[in-house]
Amino acid sequence: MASTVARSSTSTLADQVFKTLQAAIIEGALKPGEKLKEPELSARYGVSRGPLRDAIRRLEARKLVVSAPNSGARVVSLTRQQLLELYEMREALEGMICRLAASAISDEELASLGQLLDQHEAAIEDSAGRDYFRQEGDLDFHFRLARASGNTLLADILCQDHYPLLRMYRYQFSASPGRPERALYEHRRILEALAERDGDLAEMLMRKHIRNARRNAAERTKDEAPIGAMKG
Amino acid sequence: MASTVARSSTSTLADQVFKTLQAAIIEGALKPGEKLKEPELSARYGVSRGPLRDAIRRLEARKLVVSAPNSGARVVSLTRQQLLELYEMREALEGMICRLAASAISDEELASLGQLLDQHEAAIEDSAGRDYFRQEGDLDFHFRLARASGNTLLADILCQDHYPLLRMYRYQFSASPGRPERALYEHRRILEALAERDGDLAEMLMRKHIRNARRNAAERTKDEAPIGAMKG
DNA sequence: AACCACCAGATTGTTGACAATTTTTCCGAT
DNA sequence: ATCGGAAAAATTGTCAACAATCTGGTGGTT
Repeated sequence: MASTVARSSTSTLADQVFKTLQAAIIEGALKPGEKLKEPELSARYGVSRGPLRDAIRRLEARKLVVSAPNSGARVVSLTRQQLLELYEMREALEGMICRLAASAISDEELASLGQLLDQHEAAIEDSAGRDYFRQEGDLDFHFRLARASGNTLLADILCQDHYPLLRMYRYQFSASPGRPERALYEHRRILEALAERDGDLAEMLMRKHIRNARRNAAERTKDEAPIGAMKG
Repeated sequence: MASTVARSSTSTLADQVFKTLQAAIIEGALKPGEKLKEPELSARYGVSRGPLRDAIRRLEARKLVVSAPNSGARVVSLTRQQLLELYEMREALEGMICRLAASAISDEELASLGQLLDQHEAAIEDSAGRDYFRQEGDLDFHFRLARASGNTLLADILCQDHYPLLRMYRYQFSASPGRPERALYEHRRILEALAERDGDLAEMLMRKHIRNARRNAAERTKDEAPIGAMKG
């Protein structure tokens, strides 16, 4: 352990610590509710507290960390309610992204997305324990749609500010049986609407897709109130 | 000048500098594209560079500042294109907020919002140079709707992360002739839909309202490419 | 005159020490 | 035994100095 981060000239130390910590949080090495102690972390990564605090502030911007004055930072721990709210936000933003993408997406990107879905289909039939790949692949589809919408502000908000949070919670739940197949089908329908340049339909289908995902998440978290580890 | 910030026990120095800088940016004391020089600012506010850098990172999270490694931070300067993208984002998020608010808002808050719109009507008839109040008042309506939606994540994203950016650009443009009256009318229609608990209609009306505001902004910025001051 | 290398000044990135606050521990009182 | 409070430890907030990087200008070369 103690993977001391070396300073590379193209990037800043704070930036590297940020990326390292973000990965640790998403992959669950740092658990929801866990306290981020500055002395411990700065020792672990071989960095002084300055860049470390900088990194923590950036994690806060991506909502992976919440911090209170004089009491430090903790890995975010969404309640069930907040997790469902996240889906409502996605429904709004990604619906709009689909509407815009219907006009803005290029024929090349449409074809490329079709290939991506073919890969997903193969991965699903292959199944076994490839669960991880399928989940990341699903996000890939949404990610690339955001980029194709032509609205860089929307794309940034989703891809940089909020998808990391979603990925973090995806790591904790494996897919429901039958959900990947269903999602793939819905993705294909969305892509069809985009190919027909039908913005109304594309938005409608994406919103329905995300409502389905939300319902799925609601089912899978029916009992537990706080999703991850307890805080404090 | 040199409004030295004193440390209060309830809040941190970085927090106070953040608030001061945010206000300075929104009100135009720091202009779009202007460089934030750490030595100068830390001297001006009587704070060392540590808390100052902290404050700058928080401004970055609210998209009021953009910074590149080794080259410092600048006040954000949206292009016309990016300003219009901001409206597309608002259309998505605030549409969803209206849909949710139709179910979640209380009768008391509905009545209170009605009074707010009465005040706006009075302010408009009063007119004269009260332009500033009307603009902030308009945001008040949207702000309170966000809180009333019951989705705290959506409300936070709008009120904390993105409204400051919008307020900054509002300071630069006074309202178009006739636009406040039109906006008030649209607000009343939205409130009616909420009172009828009609989520579909409320969303539709809000989206149309923001599309109108977007068109208005597009008209008023037809010539100039970068909105504020040039950068560098 | 235009272009490149180099040097000086300014600015950002990083560090370790110090101050203030919070949390924990331990002790005594009820 | 439990509760409250004071001392001690740990953690966060702040600072000033040092190192690395960028910026702008100077001078020399072709």
